[in-house]
Amino acid sequence: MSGVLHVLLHMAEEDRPATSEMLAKAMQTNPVVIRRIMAGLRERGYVRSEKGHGGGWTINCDLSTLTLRDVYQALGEPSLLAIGNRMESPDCLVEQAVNAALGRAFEEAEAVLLSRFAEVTLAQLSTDFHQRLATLKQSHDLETAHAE
Amino acid sequence: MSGVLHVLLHMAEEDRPATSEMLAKAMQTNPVVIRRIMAGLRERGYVRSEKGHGGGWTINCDLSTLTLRDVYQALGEPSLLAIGNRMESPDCLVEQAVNAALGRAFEEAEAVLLSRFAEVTLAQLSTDFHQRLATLKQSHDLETAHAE
DNA sequence: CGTTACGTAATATTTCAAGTTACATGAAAC
DNA sequence: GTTTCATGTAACTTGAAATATTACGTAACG
Repeated sequence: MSGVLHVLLHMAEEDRPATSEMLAKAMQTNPVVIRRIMAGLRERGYVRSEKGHGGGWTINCDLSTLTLRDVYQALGEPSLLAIGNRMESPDCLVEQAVNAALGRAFEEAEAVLLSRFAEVTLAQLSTDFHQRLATLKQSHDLETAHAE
Repeated sequence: MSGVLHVLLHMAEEDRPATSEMLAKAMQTNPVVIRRIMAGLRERGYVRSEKGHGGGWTINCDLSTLTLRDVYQALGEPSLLAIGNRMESPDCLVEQAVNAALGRAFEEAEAVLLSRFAEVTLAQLSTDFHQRLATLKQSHDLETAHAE
């Protein structure tokens, strides 16, 4: 999630398509990993990919309408919580009681997280980034931003 | 978490100490795993362990004062969320903006989860269990009463 | 066509939690 | 006392899931 948002915002700063290789280098991972992650975003039309010379990835939507929740869903809605119930429908009545109590807490926490995600657009993040940039009066590009 | 609560409630139902082996069998795991998990609870005085013949684990506190949050803390406060920020303090301003937004959402969700945990005592879970037991007995009796 | 770049299946690697073994300590039974 | 039962822990092994890599296919551009 964190990594995808990072990639998307960097793409938004580039005026030319960013190749999987460039993005992978910036994220310290493999180009194939980038392509896998981006596949879900492409299906929903949030980004576009071009093959061949001058090809690569570009943003294909209005960042002010793209929320963190949209991105989360495009990633296949991976589980948000690190802990959960041991079993889904246990016969043991003790475990049923435990599941009921924990389950309520889990659902509430997930709901909070998703609703916060829905409140934040990529455009807001971009604005935040540009404010940080102005404050530090730094220049910016994909390569130097991730120099060692 | 789920497993520990399960174990504690079963212990509360036993009038004699429960051995790690018994508990491990019930949880389909290894006795050593039980001991490891219980170590944190023992340190805080929630349970007590006795060696030798007739030894094992017993509850050592008032379940009406023991909350899910207490148990969670006794387990070493493992991370609650499955996702997080890629880096703690990134140089990249884009990543800083992403971290700030996601971080707020994460903290809120964790706070919700912890506050729900703090609201539920083990005694409440035990009551819930006994209610389920009573309900089931009743329907069992009804069934057999109308059988044949 | 040759080069560049994405698409994706298949495979390999890494990582981390969970399980296991081994042995030490202490308490009760005999 | 010594035998048996049980916990206490360190060290090691296993296994499953996430991640990374390889390999090969397709498409675009010059």
